Amino acid sequence: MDGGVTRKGPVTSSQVARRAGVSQSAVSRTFTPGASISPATRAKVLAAAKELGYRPNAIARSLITSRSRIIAVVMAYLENLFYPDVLEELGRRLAAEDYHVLLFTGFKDRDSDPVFDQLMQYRVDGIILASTSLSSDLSEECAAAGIPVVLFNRTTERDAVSSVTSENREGARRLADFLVAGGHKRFAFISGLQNSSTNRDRYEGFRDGLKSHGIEDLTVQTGNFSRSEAETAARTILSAPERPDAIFVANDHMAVAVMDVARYEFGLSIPQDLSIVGYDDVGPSRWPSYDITTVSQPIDTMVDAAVRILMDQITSGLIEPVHELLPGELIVRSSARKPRSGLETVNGRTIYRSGDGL
Amino acid sequence: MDGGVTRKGPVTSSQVARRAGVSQSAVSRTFTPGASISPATRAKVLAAAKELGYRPNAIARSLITSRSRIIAVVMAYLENLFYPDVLEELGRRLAAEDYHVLLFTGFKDRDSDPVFDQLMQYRVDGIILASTSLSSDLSEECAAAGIPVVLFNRTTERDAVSSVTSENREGARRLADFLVAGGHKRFAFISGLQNSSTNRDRYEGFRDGLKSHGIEDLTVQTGNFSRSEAETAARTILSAPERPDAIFVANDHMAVAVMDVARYEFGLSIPQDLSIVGYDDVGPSRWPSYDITTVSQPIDTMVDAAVRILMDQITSGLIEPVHELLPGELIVRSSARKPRSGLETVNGRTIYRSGDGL
DNA sequence: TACACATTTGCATACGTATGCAAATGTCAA
DNA sequence: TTGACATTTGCATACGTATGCAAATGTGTA
Repeated sequence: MDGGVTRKGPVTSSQVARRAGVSQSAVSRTFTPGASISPATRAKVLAAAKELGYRPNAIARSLITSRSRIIAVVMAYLENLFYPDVLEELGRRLAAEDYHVLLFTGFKDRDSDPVFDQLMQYRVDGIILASTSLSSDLSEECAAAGIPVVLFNRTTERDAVSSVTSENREGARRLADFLVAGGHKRFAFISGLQNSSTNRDRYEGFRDGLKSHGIEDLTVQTGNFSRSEAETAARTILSAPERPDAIFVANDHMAVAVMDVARYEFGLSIPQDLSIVGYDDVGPSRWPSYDITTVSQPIDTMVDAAVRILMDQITSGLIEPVHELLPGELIVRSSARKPRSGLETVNGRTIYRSGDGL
Repeated sequence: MDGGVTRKGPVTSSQVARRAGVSQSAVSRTFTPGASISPATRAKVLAAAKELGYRPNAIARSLITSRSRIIAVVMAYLENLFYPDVLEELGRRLAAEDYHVLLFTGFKDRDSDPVFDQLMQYRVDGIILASTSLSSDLSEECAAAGIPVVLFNRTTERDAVSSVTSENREGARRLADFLVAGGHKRFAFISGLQNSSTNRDRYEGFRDGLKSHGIEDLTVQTGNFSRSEAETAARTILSAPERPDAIFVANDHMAVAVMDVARYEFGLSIPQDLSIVGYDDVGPSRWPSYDITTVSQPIDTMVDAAVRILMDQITSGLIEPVHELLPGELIVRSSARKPRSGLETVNGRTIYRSGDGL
């Protein structure tokens, strides 16, 4: 049934070579783009390869070229839909470059050391770190090992390693402008992880934005980017005697939870009794039940930048940290009272650009 | 600064050997569990390894052992939160077994052929197929290549390849019982992908369940497991002159969209005007805004089973298809009118078990 | 001390591919 | 037909590790 071929594991290039009556080198060259091979032998090899069902062994190839064509993607958790979205786009973009994704997920952020070990063992060609709270040692360690690293949606103080983020500070400042213009008086902020740069930027941008309108008071509670902690934070804030009339939640993932608490536990109407704004423009913020006013992060562009940075560093061999900072838009929906002016409609979306110079 | 060590790529076992004053074999044995090595030399090697920052090269090891310790996970899209949840759990379980995840995502289901090529090239030790509509050839092809394959949340007619699913037919039948017991009269079904076994089972279970109560009428529209198509389907169904009073949506991902359409486009109250039930018990179904009555899929148990099947087949070397069929629970929430009796509370959740024998 | 035996060690080789180098073949003009 | 040159081919080797085998060392008994 097998045509007499003794089935023992996958077919090797030598077997194909014998079948085609050429050398193993010829087979290798057939599958190496740009190698020196004549059309005639190439055809012979391809025929034999097809006949035997040959596929080059990527492992063996990696050993020789010291290029695995594998990119490690580290995402501690996928609960926030933002990350699956990123992951999917990463899969697409990297596949287009003929790279593959080795995914590290489902672990607590603190035990990242074993993760680092695995990364190194597989000799990945590059690393994308999209976990918010990874010990920043990890990134430095990788960089020190000479592997290109890109922090995704996160930066680090020491700029030894590249990063791709969106203009969180500017976006948050614009949200402050928007809320103030909408006539809000009492503000609260539900924060993400304290030690994440993203959270810090969003907080400071919002705080500074309010300040520039002469507003110093800002109630802050911690949500740690987690749904349940955000719920707790919301309960605390909404139980206070002087309840705020606007809450900025550090990301949409938490904002959804906060809206549910406000509506179903406190019986509040949004945005009549309370305005809520978020960040990311992730799936559920577009659903009619939430319809959240938020700042979008340009996932496609960000992924694009991250992949490009990696490819550049891999091919050039020199690792010079790049910091890409991409713009987002304030998308106006119905979870917050709107200002009378300043709204524009672009591509069917209503957006808000603060009166910068005003 | 480097202590005179010429930095040229990662450290090899030979370098460690020289440093420790032993043979390369000794180094290898130090890092091979169960190998014959004395505590003394082992210590010497470990010291030298630490000093040089040595990590075994998994690529080279794979070449020799013909075990990559990599499992390919194929998930065409991650829009439905069910899949990220599965992915995260898979990451956890496989890491515990010292395996890693090579993720294939972000591609249209039809062009799975290149995916297959990549799989083969990396000599993955096993494959988990969680894409609903992959050409079933793919699985067969992998199986033919002697690589253990597990279909996740999906089966195939020809049982050449293993699968892990939950009792979709039984769950859907129970939903029918539940809705009938709740006094509903006119039923609709919004289906997933026509050619997926999961969709077929849920449809047939629901249909048969209704039949056993003497109900033959069932309006069917196609949603293809996509949010936007589900919206369209919902519009069609809800615009009909004789609007149904109960809709079973083939998964929660679509059910959420259907609820939004019903409420915000048709102004219906749920469950007063219309009952909606779904399947999967995925994140948003637990959110207060939706609070969907649904059948849970036991993700942890399913992942567990899938990993166990792969590990068994990898270690034993013989690939005998296994079909694991795990039970779910009908979780009663507020998106559908409830029957007067038959509800139980277990671990704080209200569940419904149809009067089987009655 | 001498012996039998168990444990540890190093040598040599294999895994499947890529690639520098020299030999072989093809191409073209004189 | 010959020579100069470009293209193609095969040989041999290297990548970094694991492992069978034989040599070397350690352990215990008589």
